[in-house]
Amino acid sequence: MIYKEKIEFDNIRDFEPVHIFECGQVFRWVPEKRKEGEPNGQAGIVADVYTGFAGAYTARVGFDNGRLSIETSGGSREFWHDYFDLGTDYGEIKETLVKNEPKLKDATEYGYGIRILNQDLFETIISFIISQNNNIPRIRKNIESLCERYGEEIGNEDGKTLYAFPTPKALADASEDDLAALKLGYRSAYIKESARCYLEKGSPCTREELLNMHGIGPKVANCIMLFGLRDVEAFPIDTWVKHIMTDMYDISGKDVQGMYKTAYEKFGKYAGYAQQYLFYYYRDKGL
DNA sequence: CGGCAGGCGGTTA
DNA sequence: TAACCGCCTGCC
Repeated sequence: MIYKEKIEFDNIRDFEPVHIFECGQVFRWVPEKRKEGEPNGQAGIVADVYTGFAGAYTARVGFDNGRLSIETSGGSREFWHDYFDLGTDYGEIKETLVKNEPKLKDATEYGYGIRILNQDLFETIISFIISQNNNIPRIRKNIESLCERYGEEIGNEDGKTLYAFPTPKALADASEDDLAALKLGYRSAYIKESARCYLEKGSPCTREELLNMHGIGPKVANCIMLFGLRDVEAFPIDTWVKHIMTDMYDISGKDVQGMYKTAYEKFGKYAGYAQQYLFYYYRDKGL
């Protein structure tokens, strides 16, 4: 049993595992499979229990009636409090967003339990480099291949070996051929070079430093700012968000600058949260 | 077969 | 500096 510790938090509001783990911010959490005969949630996803990874730890996370229960291989209470952003009042965020832009009402109600996780920076960098021009099932698959090939073993559970996310050194030292074998496509060169840059120059902390890394452009940089550096003003514009901004504000799909401008006018300092509520709502609804 | 998936780097005008 | 274009891969 790898989940040897149990940490619980009570009276947690604005928390829903499906929303948190399926809103596109993170790729290594999966819904726990139900036994035959038990009902599933929407899209076959069990609403209450997920297993996955945070930093060097693996965990099984459940939520019921305000109680967040984390069975984990390790990590302090503070670590998990920070990871799930429990110190932030999402009720206030949603209220403020809707007050300033009533069009966000449906999206914030639909994804009411979204929280922006406090993820490891290096993992976020590599994960979003992989995400470019890619789809979610393959992004997940690519990341798991990378972990199996280059990550440290964490332990075993249910007959499966579990692996941590690779260290910067492990990826910087990876050979081109080995990376190519993982079917990462042209992203493998970006991964290797970014890992090397991370090792040599230290962890990036500004948008400019991120953009200087090979394979990181405006969209990926904004994702890293939002999910890895906790800059909740960052507003990543991907193909979905382009469609959404066109739909909501009649902005041309080519006018990305106009989209940034409108986002900051309408969503202000909470632009990053707004992006997550909108993305989750529209992707599930299919516009 | 072309088109697309949570784009980016490089080249061109 | 804006507009194209090719790109690994997999799935439709």
